[in-house]
Amino acid sequence: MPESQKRFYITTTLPYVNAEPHVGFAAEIIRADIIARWRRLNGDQVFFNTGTDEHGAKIHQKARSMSLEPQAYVDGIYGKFVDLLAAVGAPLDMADEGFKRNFIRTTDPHHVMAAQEFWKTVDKNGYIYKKDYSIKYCIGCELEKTESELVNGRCPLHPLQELEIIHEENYFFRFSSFKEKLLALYAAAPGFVVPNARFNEIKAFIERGPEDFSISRLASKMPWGIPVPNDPEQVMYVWFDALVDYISAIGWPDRLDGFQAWWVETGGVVQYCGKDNLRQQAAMWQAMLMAAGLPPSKAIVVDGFITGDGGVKMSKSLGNTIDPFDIVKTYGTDALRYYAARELSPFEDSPFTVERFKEAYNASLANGIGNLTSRILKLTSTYGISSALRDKESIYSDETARAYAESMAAYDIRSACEHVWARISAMDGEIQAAQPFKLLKSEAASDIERGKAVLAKLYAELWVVAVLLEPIMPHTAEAIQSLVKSNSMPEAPLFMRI
RNA sequence: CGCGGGGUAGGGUAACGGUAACCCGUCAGGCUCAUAACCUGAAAAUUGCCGGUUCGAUUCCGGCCCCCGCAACCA
Repeated sequence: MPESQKRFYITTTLPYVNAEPHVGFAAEIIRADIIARWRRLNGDQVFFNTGTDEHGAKIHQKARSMSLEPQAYVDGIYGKFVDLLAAVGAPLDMADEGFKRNFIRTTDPHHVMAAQEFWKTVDKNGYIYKKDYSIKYCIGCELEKTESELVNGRCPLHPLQELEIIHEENYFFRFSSFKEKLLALYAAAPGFVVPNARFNEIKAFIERGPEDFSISRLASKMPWGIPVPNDPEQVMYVWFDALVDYISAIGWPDRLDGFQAWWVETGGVVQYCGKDNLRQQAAMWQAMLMAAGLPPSKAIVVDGFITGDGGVKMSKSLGNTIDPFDIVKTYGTDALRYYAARELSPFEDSPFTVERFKEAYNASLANGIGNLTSRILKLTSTYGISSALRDKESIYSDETARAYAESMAAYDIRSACEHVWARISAMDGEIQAAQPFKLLKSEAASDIERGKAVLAKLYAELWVVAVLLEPIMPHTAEAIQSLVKSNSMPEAPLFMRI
């Protein structure tokens, strides 16, 4: 059922710009955009946020390896992420007044100011403290050693040498203070983390007892971060800065009307994130909000990774990566959106190969919706058959639409697609079973009437399908809707077989 | 014994205490409105391995094996 006019705020995780945008991020934008468009279709005002995470050690290293200043490096690459938005059908310049898109860079002056203000607020509330932090240093290597590099607590290259302990000071966040409050938040908000397995995981993690974590780095070692207020020797740890983007994007702390409208009144943001940063989004960030005296997010939707064939990790060295721009260039935006929506699991790891992509494209787009559109509209346009089309607002009285809406509400985009394609398949079956193409050529008036009735029904159903397709494949949905309205067959196939 | 998730026909996925479903592929029919598309049917799975609970387990419990993520390196 359409809900009454209200606001909806959704965001992706900001991708880290140490490499070109990859297909995993494309999938995440598409998912968030589908949910956003679905809410828009229901009449909500929508704010869609995404952007780029531009600070931290990896960026610093990457820039240095290219002999660039970090700022010059990020200035050079962030535009590719903006381009990706347009390529996957989530462009920044939407004509729709009720659908705002925002692209935030964590190097934007407003965001930098917001992160510092956030720090000061959390500090003022007593949740930040400075602590001695010990680092293991191998004299043989003349390098710092991380726990994961050590073997039996020793440097594998110099196992006879004792590791030296170096002390440095970092700021820490009192994460441990929020155990009970986080558990209370989880208990009070069923469905706060989707899917449920991830919710259980984070609950168990917090029950074991969260530990304070470091939120700054020595500027002398890693200067590429937002300066810690009143301490020129330290910069913020990149996560502390980046997470604040969800509120700085809507105006916190200086444009509080925006924050009020999109965060307080909506009940917070719906955040998409990968399974690798469940903790940051569902626990650390929530604790940070509490520490700043702000309300929590509305929901965290956790998705899986895109893998190569056989579930192996995608990597340049294996040569199994997929460039989202290439896919769009060759097959079109809607085809990529279709694959992300129906062929990828909304929550688990899923494979993406060109072969699979082509199979899915032919089966469901060319032979499925594309062919069905042609065969129905050929008959209705030739014989001048049509019927009343449902208002988009009342589309949810349709059975398929109701099931679809239920799936969307649970962020189960694939399941929503399944309902639509089950309908498409059923319609193909109806044509075969009733054979209206034969009835219309009959001598008997009753046959002709029956043929017309069947087609009038299919015509109306095609409209319903085209409306349900709007969030998933906006261009295709529009194309079919306009063909249905003018009752004309597509001049060229909607999806050419490949 | 760190924590969590996953392991289902050739490939990819779904379901979930009671005849294991879907897509691609394969094989055999049918139809001709449509993009050589569409429809029907068939073959194909002892649901990772071992044990337990149960009238009955893919589904619950225990152990083991393998894969993925996390475990304040980095994000």
